[in-house]
Amino acid sequence: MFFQIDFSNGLPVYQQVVRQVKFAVAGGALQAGELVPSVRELSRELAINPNTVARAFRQLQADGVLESVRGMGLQVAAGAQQQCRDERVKLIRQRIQQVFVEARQSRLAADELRALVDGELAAIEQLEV
Amino acid sequence: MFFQIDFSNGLPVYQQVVRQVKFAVAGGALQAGELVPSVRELSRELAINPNTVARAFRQLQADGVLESVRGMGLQVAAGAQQQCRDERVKLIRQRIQQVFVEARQSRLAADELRALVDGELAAIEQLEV
Amino acid sequence: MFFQIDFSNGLPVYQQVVRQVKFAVAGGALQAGELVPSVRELSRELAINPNTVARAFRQLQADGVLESVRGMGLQVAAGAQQQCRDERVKLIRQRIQQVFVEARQSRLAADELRALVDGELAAIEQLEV
Amino acid sequence: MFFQIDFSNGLPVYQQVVRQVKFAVAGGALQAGELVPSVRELSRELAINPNTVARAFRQLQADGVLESVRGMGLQVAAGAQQQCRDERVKLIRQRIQQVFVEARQSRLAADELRALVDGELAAIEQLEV
DNA sequence: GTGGTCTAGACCACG
DNA sequence: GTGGTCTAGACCACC
Repeated sequence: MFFQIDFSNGLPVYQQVVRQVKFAVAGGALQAGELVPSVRELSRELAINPNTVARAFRQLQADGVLESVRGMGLQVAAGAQQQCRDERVKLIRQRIQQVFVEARQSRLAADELRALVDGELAAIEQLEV
Repeated sequence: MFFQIDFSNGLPVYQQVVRQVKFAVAGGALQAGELVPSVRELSRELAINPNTVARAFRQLQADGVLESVRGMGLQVAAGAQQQCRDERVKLIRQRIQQVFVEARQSRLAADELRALVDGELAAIEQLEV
Repeated sequence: MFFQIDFSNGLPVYQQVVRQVKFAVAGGALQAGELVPSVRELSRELAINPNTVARAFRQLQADGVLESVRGMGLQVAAGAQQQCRDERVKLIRQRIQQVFVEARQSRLAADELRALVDGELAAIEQLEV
Repeated sequence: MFFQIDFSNGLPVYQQVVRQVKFAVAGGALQAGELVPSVRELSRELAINPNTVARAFRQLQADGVLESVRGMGLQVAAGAQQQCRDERVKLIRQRIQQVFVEARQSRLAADELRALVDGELAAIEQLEV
């Protein structure tokens, strides 16, 4: 797998796993019906405890992204790709709204905010090129 | 005081207090040399635990925004206003960067992101008018 | 064969096979002395692991429904039909008891329960017509 | 608390806790806004591992029955009572349907089934008196 | 081999 | 005191 865990980041490890699986599904790296790596395998690969991976997978099942196949493992649910895409956009929109509201609460002027955003947007786009 | 605590918001209460004090200083609502309300008074007013207020004030002292005056309480430090203004911009820039990096990690296309941002920016600006 | 496996149903696959064989015997679809399909044939037909079918057949032998015939395979035991009929009624009675006890534990009122049961009983009878 | 765990019952312990909390909320034994016993307290009382209780509470939060109050504990969410009542009826109806469908699949005659159900219903009602 | 459950004990942030 | 996270190791049923 191509996941990566950032332990210094405050975000709980199991949530990082959840997010990265969802992103992989949204991006098509994990196709519907495909078996995801086993709990033990992924835990070995990421050097984290199997229980932590299991918890992430449990969450993903509750979210309808994965489904269990008895004795075989966990597979990506049908329709999960569209769901993950929608969720991704929704999540990012929320985060953006949150920041903007915060900026407004701090009485940052609208043009200052716009300048900040444009600068960072340009920066991130250059990275992608 | 004019602070307001949002318990349903995941943000720790003491950090909400810290932020709001800093914003008040940045915006000039709290002037350098001015005494802030006592721990007990503020805790009563916001209906939160005195320990929580004390913790926020401890943080504000560590950040150099407040300083203790023997027998009087805590006052806004000299030069705190400029510091809070800088911090505010820096904080918001960080948050924006964070969101953009996250969006990039989720492989959201650059133009999709820009569209999202522009939409939300317009929305927040309309609110301000 | 006319069996059907439901993977999304929590019930273990091998138990589904056991149950369906017993129902077939009870209903007369499988007569005493008749040879059941081989493990390999049935596993191919149901698209399940041969080990799973073998386990189901082992269970059915232990229950006295099937018996092995050297070099021939497995046949339905004499007297299995009556046994399967009795077992069927007993099993369903158990399930009903279980549901009712659960309903009682949840403090559902007796008349509410009776109304629920009558409604569903009417529904299932209409389906059969 | 008045909960009771049955270890010999195949049902996972954490699910038993979830169910009993929901039943308590549905029945009004736990009112909205009320704090439920702490993880440690309940785990001591039921003689089970705190993690197991925590897992049940996590599930109850995901189901919208409990909500966390920072540093204080977990309280019953507003509107949880109605939700738990609906869920209870829906759950039992599902179970009843399941049994009836199973009975039909086993080709049990409709009048045999009705006789079975009436007998067990009478039995359970006598217990309640 | 697979996931699922449970225990035990540790550390953290928060009020 | 509270819940939340993580680790470690055990046992189970199922395929």
